[in-house]
Amino acid sequence: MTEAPALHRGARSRDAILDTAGELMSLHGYAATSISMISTACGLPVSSIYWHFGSKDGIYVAVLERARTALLAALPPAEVPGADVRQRLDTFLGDLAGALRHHPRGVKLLLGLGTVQKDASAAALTEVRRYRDALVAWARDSVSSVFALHDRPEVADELARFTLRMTTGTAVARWFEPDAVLETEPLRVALLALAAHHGVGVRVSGGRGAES
Amino acid sequence: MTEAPALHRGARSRDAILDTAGELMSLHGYAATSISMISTACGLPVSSIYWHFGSKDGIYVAVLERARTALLAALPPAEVPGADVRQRLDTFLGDLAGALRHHPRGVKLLLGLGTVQKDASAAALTEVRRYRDALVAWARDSVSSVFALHDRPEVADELARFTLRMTTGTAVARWFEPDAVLETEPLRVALLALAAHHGVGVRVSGGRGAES
DNA sequence: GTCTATATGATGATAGAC
DNA sequence: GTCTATCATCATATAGAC
Repeated sequence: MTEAPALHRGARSRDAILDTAGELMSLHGYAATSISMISTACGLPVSSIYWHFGSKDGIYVAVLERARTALLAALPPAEVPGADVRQRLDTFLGDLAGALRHHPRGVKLLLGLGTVQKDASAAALTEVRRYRDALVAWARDSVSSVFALHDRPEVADELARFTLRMTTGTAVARWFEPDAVLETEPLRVALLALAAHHGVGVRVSGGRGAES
Repeated sequence: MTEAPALHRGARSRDAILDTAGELMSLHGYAATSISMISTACGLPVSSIYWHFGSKDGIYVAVLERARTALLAALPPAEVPGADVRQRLDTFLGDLAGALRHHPRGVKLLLGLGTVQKDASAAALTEVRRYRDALVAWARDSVSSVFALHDRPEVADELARFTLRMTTGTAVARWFEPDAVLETEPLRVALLALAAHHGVGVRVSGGRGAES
């Protein structure tokens, strides 16, 4: 058991460090998470952590990168399946709520670490932004697919921003009331109304037209 | 000039410390803001800071308390004036956007410090929660006034949650894109649609009925 | 109330044996 | 790759003159 090949030992240790570092940092924030906290929490000595990541900043970047790839892998494809708008919208919102529910750390990492402007360096800021941009792009593509907005990019942008901000707000609400969830029902109503407001037809059964 | 009465000197120093502490903490977060940073930024020695607030936690609580009262004073009264729903809604959203625009620190303090679960102690957590509760109550009362929902508290709660989460999401978006604003237009459309969805009539001119 | 000076501990980071 | 031992620095917090 303890005689596992060294190569595997290294990879497993790296993963263990990232696991506990991600958990602690998403809980306490970057600055409040010390290397020794990570060390005692994951059992590996401080110097091993430094051997793997070089610096605290390096841990942070690695944690973010991993959270990003994990969340993006968990998100449903941007090409939302479904016959009509309402069907696709339900699928999209359900998947979004599910991702938020099952990956609370991912979002909280972005949020709790968004305050990192002093400690973290260029590489970390780049990684934070990359994470954020990936989410924005995914939301835009998904919304565009749901409402068939390929020829109305500005409408897709607005709906995506709207959705993403509501999701972010919910993630924040969650650290005050841990059982808060993304309320898909109001969001569904709102998005349909917004689409209609921009003249994007929905009319599947007794649908009402646009406003202006 | 330097001979101002000692009593005034003390109060002014207290304010100066709170000013810079609030700014630094909203920028870097609680943990990343050190006493010496505050000291050099506001010119007063470390021991003066301790004389006024006793501990770092004490500074934090005072900063939060001050941000709360400042924000609540800046928020418009919960009894929104206006003849009809649309008029009141416009007033409400305009005021909300204005408060968010002019008091970015207030919200960011709540957010950037929401990660404070390890360092800050009971008093600080209480103050954070008090801050948050005040915002929630204000939003609920305002929305209730706008849509005349005094007999539909659960609808008022939902609309208030919706509004507040969108506002929070926007505040977060702001530390990625500093020029992000609360988009009142989509929010207006969404809230009207949500109200209608719950059977709350708006119909002022060509209004459409509820969905179900 | 404000200052200088300082105690005590924790932090990020490294050296070097194995 | 992992360990023990250690350094220099910075943190919070205090003492005591003025």
